[in-house]
Amino acid sequence: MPYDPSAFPPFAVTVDLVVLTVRRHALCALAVRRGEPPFQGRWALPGGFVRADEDLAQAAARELAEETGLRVHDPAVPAQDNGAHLEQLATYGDPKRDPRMRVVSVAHLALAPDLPAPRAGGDASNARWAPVEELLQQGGYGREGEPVAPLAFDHAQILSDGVERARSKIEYSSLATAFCPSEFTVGELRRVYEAVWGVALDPRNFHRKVTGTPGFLVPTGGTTTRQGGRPAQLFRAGGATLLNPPMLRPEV
Amino acid sequence: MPYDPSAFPPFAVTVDLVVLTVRRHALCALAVRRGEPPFQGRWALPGGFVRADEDLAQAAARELAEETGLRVHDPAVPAQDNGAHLEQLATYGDPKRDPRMRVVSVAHLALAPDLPAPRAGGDASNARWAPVEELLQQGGYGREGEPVAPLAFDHAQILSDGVERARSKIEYSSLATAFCPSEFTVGELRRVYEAVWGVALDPRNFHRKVTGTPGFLVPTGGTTTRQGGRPAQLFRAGGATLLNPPMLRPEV
DNA sequence: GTGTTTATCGTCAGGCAGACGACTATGATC
DNA sequence: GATCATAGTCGTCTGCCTGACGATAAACAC
Repeated sequence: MPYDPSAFPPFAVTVDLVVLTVRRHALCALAVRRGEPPFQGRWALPGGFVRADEDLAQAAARELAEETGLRVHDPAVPAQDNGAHLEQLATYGDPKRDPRMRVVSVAHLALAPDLPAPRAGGDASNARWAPVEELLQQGGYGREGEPVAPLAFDHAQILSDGVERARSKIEYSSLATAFCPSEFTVGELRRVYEAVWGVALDPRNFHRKVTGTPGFLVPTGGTTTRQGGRPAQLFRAGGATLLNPPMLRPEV
Repeated sequence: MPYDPSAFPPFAVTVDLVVLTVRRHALCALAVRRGEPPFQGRWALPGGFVRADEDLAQAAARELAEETGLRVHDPAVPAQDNGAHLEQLATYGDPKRDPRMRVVSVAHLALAPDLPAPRAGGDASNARWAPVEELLQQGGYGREGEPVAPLAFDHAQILSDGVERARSKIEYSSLATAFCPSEFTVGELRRVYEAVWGVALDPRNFHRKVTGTPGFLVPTGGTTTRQGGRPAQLFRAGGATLLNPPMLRPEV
């Protein structure tokens, strides 16, 4: 297959972001409202074109910073505070996924602690955190009974894949701490698991599991009562990234 | 960000394939020799440009068929024989990964049973199955002491990622059966695990695990002595795709 | 037949998870 | 200040699964 610049069609390459966080006991994703066709007025995942001199991960980190102000947590700087976790998710390239032209989108997954408020180019009304179930119920009705339009493009599929990735990945890695502030309690971490998986976990067994896994949590020495009840020990994420044996997601 | 066709740079999009199989107790990958610059004469992963009207998965399946004659196993046809497993692996888009131009490669991972011989456009000398350790030892020496050049482009990274995906995925899925012919024995399946992980497994515990997992293996009723020794029961892959609890990869 | 090879069944101890009881230390309420 | 509600933490018990390994079975080679 000799090299011939005219032998391949040109593509536009974008990055789309599935930015997840846990707010009020629910797994939420960042959505932005589209200002122009196609799908004008509909909600979509944040994203944009990859620039000519940019790596894919760089482009994703740039989009994430533009939309949320978050910086990406650098694994080389373990003590860094409040950095988001960012990883490549999958690539979507159906020829008809964008009616304008051939666009290949490299989707990324970002996990962030609960944030004050989203900003989409400074316009807060065009960006919001929405529970993923709400974004994924295609053409249904929202919590206030208002009709809900499905996400633009194939973003429902991308979001669904991202949520599934997050759900499975917190089983065998310490990634759930990416949803927590830099210092957190065992109970707060448990509520993250409960929100992401949509299940209730036994607080005693959960406590035994996470405190008994070496390298998962390191106590900071402090305590807090911000959740009410007896003061809880504060922890920071330990260096371990893999959980072995994994945290088991309950059946059903 | 209004739509402006001149606002984004054009990319070439390719698919590259990590095709793995198990031959003579070793995990092997398909490599093709490059016939033109850059990296002329060096070994590389098979791949090619995505066509204008083609989905990414279609392009990967087409390349796989061109290089190996393999058809992709369709999950909708469970009884299909000898189909390869194909899944998207990751996307590589470093601006400098191809010196000619900006190329984004959507790598795919294919798992295939042992095949007669590769064919690269009909030229067998330009395609081969090579043990992955041999392909990954950058700039070392092969089994016969001949110098080994590293793979072209970033293909060593892609191959490494694909091997790691395969190694981890057979832990918690029934994907190892994709390396086996349509009917196989427990011992043959065990040798697949041993080759992919590079470890020795206890035959008795392995037998107990795989035969005790519902839906993993379905006995066909037949037996074979093709491995020597006592006749072994023949099995077919069952419908189950997820192994729970997973098959544990031994430490170290 | 004897030895070799591979397959298959059993046994036993240790580790881990689920279920759940008990106790502790706060703030809220009366 | 006593009581209650809330959350956190420590233990216990039982059952399941795994790793280690003994024992038997059924073929082939000589």
